[in-house]
Amino acid sequence: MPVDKTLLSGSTSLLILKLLQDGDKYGYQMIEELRRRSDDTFALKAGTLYPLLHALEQQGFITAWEEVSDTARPRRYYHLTDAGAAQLTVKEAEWRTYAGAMLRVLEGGAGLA
Amino acid sequence: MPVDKTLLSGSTSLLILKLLQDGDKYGYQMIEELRRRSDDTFALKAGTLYPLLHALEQQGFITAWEEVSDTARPRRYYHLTDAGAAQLTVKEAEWRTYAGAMLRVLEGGAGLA
DNA sequence: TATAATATATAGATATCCGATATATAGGGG
DNA sequence: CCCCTATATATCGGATATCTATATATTATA
Repeated sequence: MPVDKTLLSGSTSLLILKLLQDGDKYGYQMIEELRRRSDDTFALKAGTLYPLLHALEQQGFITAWEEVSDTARPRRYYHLTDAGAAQLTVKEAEWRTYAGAMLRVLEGGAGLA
Repeated sequence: MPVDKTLLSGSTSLLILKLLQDGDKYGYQMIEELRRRSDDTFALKAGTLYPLLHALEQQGFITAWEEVSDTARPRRYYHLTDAGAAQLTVKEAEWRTYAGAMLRVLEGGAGLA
């Protein structure tokens, strides 16, 4: 089941970069895979994803290439750049820091010095 | 060190409710305690906290009482209501669902069926 | 032939948080 | 004595991120 969407704020780009670590993917595919991998917790909307992909491309974290086919409408595949991989490392560490601090507040009572 | 502030989006009210679970607190105190408990990861700003406290009060999740003192300026203490405690349970479960899904995406590779 | 699924795109609305600013008091340093 | 910092609360405007709605186009299904 999906959670409060605002929880995803800031971590969406991390999720996208992470997906691309496993290989080139196109937008629609990312939405599907994200939903599958997260057991329907992440239901990323197209209106969120595509602008985000354009932004990541402009920042140099991903590059795009077009796949033309006779049987389907063209797909824009995205590829993780070296800069994107570096950004992924940073963002992932940042998220783990955040989640760790969150858990400390949730678990830890008042007095831990 | 603080993390990307957008990561906190949506979880701030959870943090506040959680702090009040340990007893009544006033705004400034929450900022300090949150910073301490999270090892400076959460640096909640006054401009974020006070409007949020008013909203939580309006929603019936917390109530406020004034502490008048001769030696210091008055403090507004906040108290967690039963509805607030229930909301805390919901929000905490929601966050754990989110974090769990996030970890599955980060850890789990592509093929997990 | 109509409907759903695939596939990408953009504009407008909404939510959340921060920065700046304001007010007020107490205490320490110059 | 005055200024600066810390304590303490408050509000407004702006930035950012996401969603909703809408648009377009193709393929598969009913």
